[in-house]
Amino acid sequence: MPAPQTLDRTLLALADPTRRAILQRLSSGEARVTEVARPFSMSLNAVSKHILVLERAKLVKRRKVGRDHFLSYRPEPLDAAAKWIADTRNFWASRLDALEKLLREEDEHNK
Amino acid sequence: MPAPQTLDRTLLALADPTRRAILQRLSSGEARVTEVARPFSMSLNAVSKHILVLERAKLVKRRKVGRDHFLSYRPEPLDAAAKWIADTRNFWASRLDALEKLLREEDEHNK
DNA sequence: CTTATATTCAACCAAAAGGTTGAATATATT
DNA sequence: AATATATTCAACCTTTTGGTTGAATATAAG
Repeated sequence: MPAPQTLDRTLLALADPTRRAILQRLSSGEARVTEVARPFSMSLNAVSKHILVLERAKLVKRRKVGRDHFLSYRPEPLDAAAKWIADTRNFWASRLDALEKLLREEDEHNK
Repeated sequence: MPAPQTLDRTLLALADPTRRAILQRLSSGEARVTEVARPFSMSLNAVSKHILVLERAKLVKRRKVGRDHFLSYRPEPLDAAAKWIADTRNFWASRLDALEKLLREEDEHNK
């Protein structure tokens, strides 16, 4: 089971457009810090900090090769986030599904 | 099309455990501000502020009846969030799907 | 060995977040 | 009319966030 603050860290990491852009960049393949930073108009240091936030959320992993740090995308934490959203979004839908299932079973039973 | 900061507002609103709890409370039905605030150990004012954040993100709607403000849950913004996550999460999967589809079509054509 | 490149660390700053308390407003109740 | 309840507004405070610049560190290349 994930620590209780895991979902917090994940959603917080996603709640910033720069970090979402970084994640999407990395979702199509590994890249070094400088490469990741290039498209942004902010300083390298600022991007470095964003990467740290993504690492803390375990959405990004770092592999050091000499002076280069290769960053890669880790989708796992998104699952918990997606699950929370799905669970909350479909509250009534799932209640209705359950009711429907119950009625169907009843129906089956009375056939 | 939603404004560009919509996803930001949505994810930011979700990136707080108090606000997620409020949303889940409301996902099972309308409630007044005081009712929503009751379970929390913080002041009513603090909860009132959290509700404002949820309203700005259009995750909560307010209906005033006399001095009572009834709050209700609006799932729509979650769709965009879920979509972003799914799109990012399934980057490679969807690329493979697209490839598969292409091959299937080609196959169909050559039959 | 010297220099260039990749990256972080540290100090600083402004703005935003999340909380508090106290007062104001609006509506109900007696 | 007086009082109680539901809620926000306003001012304030502390911590976090997102950015800056300048120096430090580690590795690569001439």
